[in-house]
Amino acid sequence: MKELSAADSNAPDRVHVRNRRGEGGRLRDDIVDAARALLDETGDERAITLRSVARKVGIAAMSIYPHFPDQPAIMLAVVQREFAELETHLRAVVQEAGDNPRAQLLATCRAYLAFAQSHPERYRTMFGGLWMPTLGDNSLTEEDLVSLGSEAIQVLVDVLAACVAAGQCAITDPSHDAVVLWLGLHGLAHQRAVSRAFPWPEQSIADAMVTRLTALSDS
Amino acid sequence: MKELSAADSNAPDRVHVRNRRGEGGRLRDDIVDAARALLDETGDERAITLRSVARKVGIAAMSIYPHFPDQPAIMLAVVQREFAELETHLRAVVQEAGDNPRAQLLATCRAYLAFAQSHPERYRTMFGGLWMPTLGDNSLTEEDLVSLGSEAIQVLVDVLAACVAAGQCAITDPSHDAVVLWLGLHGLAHQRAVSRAFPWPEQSIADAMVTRLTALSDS
DNA sequence: TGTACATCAGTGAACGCGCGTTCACTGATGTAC
DNA sequence: TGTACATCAGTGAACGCGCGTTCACTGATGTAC
Repeated sequence: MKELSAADSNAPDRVHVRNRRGEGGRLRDDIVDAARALLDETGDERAITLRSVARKVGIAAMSIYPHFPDQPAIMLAVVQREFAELETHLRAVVQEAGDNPRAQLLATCRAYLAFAQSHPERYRTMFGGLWMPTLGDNSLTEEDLVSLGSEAIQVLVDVLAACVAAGQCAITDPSHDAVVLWLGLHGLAHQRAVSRAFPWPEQSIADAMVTRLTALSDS
Repeated sequence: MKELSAADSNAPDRVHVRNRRGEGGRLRDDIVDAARALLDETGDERAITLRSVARKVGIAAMSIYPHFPDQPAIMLAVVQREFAELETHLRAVVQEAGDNPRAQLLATCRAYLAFAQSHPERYRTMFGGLWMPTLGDNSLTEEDLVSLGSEAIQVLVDVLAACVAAGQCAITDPSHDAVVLWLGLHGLAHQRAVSRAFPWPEQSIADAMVTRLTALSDS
């Protein structure tokens, strides 16, 4: 009779094949994959629980513990990976944009905004900060958080510095003004990621933001 | 024996005195007060549950239902009130700033940032959007959300238009550029509200943001 | 080459918790007569 | 003026759920001899 009752909420989404001896560490990556997939599907970081992740991977909830001490530790791993991918992506975009610093800067800003727009739930989680509670009742440390995203912002600093060196924008302190620029991009990216109900004069907003904050010349 | 056991998790924080006949509606305001107090204390909108709010008010959980259909409805009420207070505050700041549009604009921007900094958890909740889930498994409607905050932004539009009229900033379309300005302020305000771990060249960032985005003249 | 065994990778049932929500109710109070 | 009663404001116990976490475990596999 038991198997006739409605969907068992503990039933796994798939079956996990036990890793070979010495390769138990692979499960860690599977867990992070599953957590990110849950985020993409539900759009809600609260859907990422130890049990939901375990179901998604196809393992027992208990099997998470050898790899992560608690849920925020999983979230940290997801977010760290996402920031690393963002940086890699931005660096690639800079490469593809050719030798002109002006073109590199515009391409980087557009790629940043496009990243946020194509994965709003990831963007929200990376910068929303709700997954890091009071910092004490969980395994996260101050150090885990301070450096999050700093490499990704460094891309902007580098590109803006190149623009200044080429005399293409009227800015004197690239590392200061890269932060201002990033904050502007972030405001736009975040608002887009959070709301579908905002009255957007779409592309012109992004362009205005970039040219004003970089004091970019016309060509 | 029962009363010797550790803190009953259903024990109310205070006692609620029953409202007079015909004044049952007062409880609605008490519920919103309690929800906001919980947000301020815990810094986490997830701490606002039907039961936690009921405990805070000093009523039975059941007594919420005549006033709110579900938890997101309470959140909406909290956020709506907060936006109304923000607008009132900003309008007052404009009044106090005197007749000079330039001074009014700077004062408004500073007041906006100060609001976010003094109530980071409220700011995060107003703009974080995590309390509004998939919009269908709860009582919220599209209409509830679209207009949220538009009056507050209108303050910026008005002040910026006055600046343009006075020839104090090099901008042609105030209602377009007020959105750009707001997005920049929002990026800064939000990042401050989310993180205490960001390397801030503090005041100069805010000033740079405002002057660049408004193309404000020097005096 | 064969075999004992330590280790590794992961399990399964059970616990107590706070949650949203149900059901049937209580007791004070204003009003109609 | 007195009193019956409808209504209003709010209750209290109970339910099933998914959660994090505990405890004691299983069974395959590589390695030492």
